[in-house]
Amino acid sequence: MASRTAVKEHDAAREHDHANCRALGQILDRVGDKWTVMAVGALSRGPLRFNVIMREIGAVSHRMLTLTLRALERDGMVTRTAYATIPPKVEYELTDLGRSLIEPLRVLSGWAVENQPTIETARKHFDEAARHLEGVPA
Amino acid sequence: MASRTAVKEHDAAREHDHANCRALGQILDRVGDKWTVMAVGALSRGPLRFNVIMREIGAVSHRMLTLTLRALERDGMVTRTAYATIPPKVEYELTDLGRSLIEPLRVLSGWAVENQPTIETARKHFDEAARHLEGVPA
DNA sequence: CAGTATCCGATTGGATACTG
DNA sequence: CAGTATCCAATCGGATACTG
Repeated sequence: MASRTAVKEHDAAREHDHANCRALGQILDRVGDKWTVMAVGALSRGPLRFNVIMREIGAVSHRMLTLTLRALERDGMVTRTAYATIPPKVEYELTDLGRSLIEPLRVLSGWAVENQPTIETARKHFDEAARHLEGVPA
Repeated sequence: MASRTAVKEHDAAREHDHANCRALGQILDRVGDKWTVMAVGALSRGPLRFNVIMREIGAVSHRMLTLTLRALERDGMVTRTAYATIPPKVEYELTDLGRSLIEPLRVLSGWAVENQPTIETARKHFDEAARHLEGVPA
């Protein structure tokens, strides 16, 4: 019966991994969009106004930044404070939850920076090999 | 001139952060799609055949799994080994590079699991507040 | 079994113009 | 200045059918 128990434990481990993957998948759905990490990165150094974030990111459209910040606010990652001045002024700031995300992202970012050259090389090899399987060697 | 130097260092730090964000954004573009982390998760316990990965993930379509694995192979994250048997048999396995990605992902996954309840609550609050600003209180 | 091709609906995200 | 609404092209991804 020891083997049966081992199998069950193995299955349990797999279930657990699968659950982790789903949780990870869900946050990647949120954080893996085009602008979220840029916005979090900009806000990581302190509260900023809408247009400042926009300039820091550079290529983002007005509409997408609004949607990105709204989503972050909904998830409790940023606070939005509107001052009823003329012209209006709206400040965004990371919450504790938002700040707690920075470290995990930094880990991933470290991996990205460290391995980008390797990936670049792998892609070149792959693409070249693919080209040789088609037209070029003829 | 000390202040000028300080400003320059601050700018340099910002540039650096921005570069990190772009690197991070690029790998999230690759890893943040619908199926990549699931595939990496399945392969994290050893080499697997195409259909086994497919069953482990569950909801993925045949086409998307092919595309996902092809992209991972192109980036040097998995190897693909085809055996010319009948029926054919193709095994996928994480490379060292692919395995090195697991830890960063696990960190993020840990964050996700730990903070999902908080996020869930924040969303409820936000959605309820939004509903009260429209029709409901009338 | 694994891979490819085609089709098509759904989602994404930019451009633009308007509002308070 | 910040936010919203509309429009539209591009991309994504599932279903299906066919091939070696």
